Formats: sequence, C-alpha cells, structure tokens
Amino acid sequence: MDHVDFITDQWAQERPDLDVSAMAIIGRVARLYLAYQEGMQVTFGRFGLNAAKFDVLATLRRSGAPYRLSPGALLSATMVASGTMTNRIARLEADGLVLRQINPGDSRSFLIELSPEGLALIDQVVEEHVATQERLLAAMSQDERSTFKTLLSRALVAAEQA
Amino acid sequence: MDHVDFITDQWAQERPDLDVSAMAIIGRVARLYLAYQEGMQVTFGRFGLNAAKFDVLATLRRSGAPYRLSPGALLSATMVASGTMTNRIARLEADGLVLRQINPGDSRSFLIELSPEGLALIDQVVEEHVATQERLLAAMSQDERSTFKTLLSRALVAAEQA
DNA sequence: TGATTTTATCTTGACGTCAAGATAAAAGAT
DNA sequence: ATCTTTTATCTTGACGTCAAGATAAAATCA
Repeated sequence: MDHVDFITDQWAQERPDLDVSAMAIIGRVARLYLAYQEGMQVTFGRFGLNAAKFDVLATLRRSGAPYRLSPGALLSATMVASGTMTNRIARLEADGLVLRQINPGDSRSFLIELSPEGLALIDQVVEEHVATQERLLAAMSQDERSTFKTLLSRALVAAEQA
Repeated sequence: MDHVDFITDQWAQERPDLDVSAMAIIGRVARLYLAYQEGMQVTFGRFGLNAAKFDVLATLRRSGAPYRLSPGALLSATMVASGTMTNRIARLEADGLVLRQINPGDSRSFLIELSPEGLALIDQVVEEHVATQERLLAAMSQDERSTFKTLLSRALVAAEQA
C-alpha cells in the first residue's frame, strides 16, 4: 500500500465508474522519476551543478573530442526551447565551464566548447553520477533490471504511438 | 536503437571505463515520464488547466465530500513547497474553482473547498484524464502491464532504500 | 544579382517552482 | 498566567523554463 495505491483507492471510492488501472502505472512512473531526480540532484549539487547544467556538459563530453557543438546541436540533443538553451549556455559561460567560439562555417551560429575546467569537471561528475544511478537500482536483481528495461522500452513505444 | 541507446553508446565510446547499465534504465524512466506528461497536458489544456491545477482539484475531489482540505493537507498530498501551494490556491481561487473558507478549529489555517464550478470541472476532466492514460498504455497487453506495475513498485522501493 | 524564404540564435515577458524568512496562532512548559 | 516552542500559512527574491517575436545570416529562387 504505497502512495499511488492510496490515490487509486480514493478514486475507486469516489468515482467507481472510472478505470484507474492505467493511473496505477503512470503514477508510479512519475513517482519513480521524481525519486531518481532527487537522488541525482544531490550529486550535481556537490559540484555546483544542477540537472540543466549537467545535461549540457554531458552532451558536449559524450560528443567526443573536441567537445564542441553548436547551440542548435545542443538544442536537438536536449529537448528544451531555444531560449532555454541560450540561458543555459550563458550561465555555463559565466561559470567558465564552456567557451563560445566563432563558427567559421556559419556566422549566424557559434560553437560551444568545454573549457579545460569544464572537461575536468564533467569527467569527474559523471563518475559519481553513474555510481549514484547504480545505487538507486542497487536493490534490484539483474533479472529484474533486464525485464524492467524491456518493459520500459515497450512502454515508450506504446506512449509514442498514442 | 532509441535515443537512450544512442546516449549510452556515446558514453561507452568515450568513457568505456564507466558502467552505464543503470543509465539505460533511469534514462528510459525519464523519457517515459516526459512522454506521459506531454500526453496528459493536452487534456488539461483543453479545460484551461495545467498539471499543477489539476493536481489540486483532483486531490480535493478524491478526498470526498465536502471536497474541502486545509492548505497543509493539500501540501502533504502533493509534495510541493508551501509557497507553491499558496500560489496554486491563489490561482484556482482567481479562476473561481475553489473557495477559501475560515477554519473554525484553527485560525492559523483555512479550508479550501471545490466550488460548484470546480467540482463540475474536475469531474469532467478526470474522465478524459483516465481515458488519456489508458490511451498512453493501449499498446501494452494486460500481462505486460501487470509485470510492469510490479517492477515499478520494486524500483520505487529500491530507490527509496538508496 | 537581387529579392524572398529559411535557418540559427537571442530577447522578452510571463509562469511555476523553491528556499528562506516573516507572521500569527496554537500547544506546551513552568 | 506567562513564556517558549511548535505549527500553519504567506511573502519575497531568485531561478529555470517556455512561447512568441526579433534579428541577422545563409540558402533558394527568379
């Protein structure tokens, strides 16, 4: 009897005409997402980052040397509005974690590159990050994780079809 | 090969020392959460609501007649900061969907009650809401849903233990 | 080439959220 | 009965986000 059960039970009581079986799943996905975010934010915070900044630094890092992408490329990798990316880049620039460079091929654009400090930082943070993620799943067996991953992929396809 | 695979593959390339198997799960939970939110927001928007307003109205509705709770009770039901709840109530009050009443037992507090309009609205929205949720899961079989729900519960316990 | 459309990024204004602190009443202690 | 602590809510200021529009360069077209 977790919190999601409590909510669906209340609905069953008040609106017995409604089928809340889908809510039992979607509600748990939401709770789980929040629990993961909470755990991961602690790691980010220890390095003066938040999820938004980590996201940009990590995208640059995993793009490979020279760790350099245009705002537009960052935009399509991270699913945020364009103004949001402008803002994120500005803050990372102010922190000295990325450098804005001229894009020789297109003067409407720029190239955003990890600074040496940014590269050193993200390389360190990502190690703790994957350790945090592992800890959040630690109580699940390999079998459970494997089945869970398969069903998450199925659920993603289902949601995108809808 | 979905977007999460793309990300974990990039990490495997750039940082082969890291174990990104947990990321493959947590990343999919995040994607799924966003996909569900997106789908559900459409329903809310059709009624002039957003997830925040729906949350409060739904909490009042499922609490049962007389659909009346204190800000503090709403607070503990919805996991937001107290100032956030103040703000949500103020907006719903401005929309005429809830009424603020004196709490006879405690003059530090109030009682927030669904207005007749608020009650009629939430009763209508929640019907579409559960239909939307059902649609988001429509492509999954009953067996898949059942296993998925079990694993989500397991994952929630695991994350809370961490 | 010159005009038009498209593309890439930034700016603006509004919104929702949070943390920290303020306010006021209730509960508890002496 | 008064003082202190706790509880309940609101206020303030900062942050991150978004949608819509502005700006400027590149690409396309005539």
